[in-house]
Amino acid sequence: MDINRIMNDDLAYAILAIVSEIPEGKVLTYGQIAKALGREKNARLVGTVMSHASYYGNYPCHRVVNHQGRTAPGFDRQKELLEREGVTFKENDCVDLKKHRWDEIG
DNA sequence: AGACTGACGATCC
DNA sequence: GGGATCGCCAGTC
Repeated sequence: MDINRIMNDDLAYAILAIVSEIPEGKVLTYGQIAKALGREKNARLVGTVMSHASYYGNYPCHRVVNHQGRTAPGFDRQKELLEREGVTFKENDCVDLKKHRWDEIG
């Protein structure tokens, strides 16, 4: 990606590498990914990269939610995609992280 | 250089 | 447990 490069490519690919390893029916939080990268305080950067993930290819970015289990704005299909994988939501449209959070990183 | 922004997270009500 | 607030940090203007 040339001018499409929004931010540091290495960071983006490191993030996407993790995202691509999330198994079906599981979700990760931005913070978990940031921590796995040794950048625990950079969760927002993870989110920024995700928002431009399409620049880098097709990744299961729908399996990434925030620490509340809330889905991403401007990505309404996310809930539908997750439900299709068997992920359950609570009444408040939050993923049930108790059951679906993937904690086998690294 | 400095202020503003955001697919976030921890804390504090 | 959910909303309000503050802290973070790279990118953008």
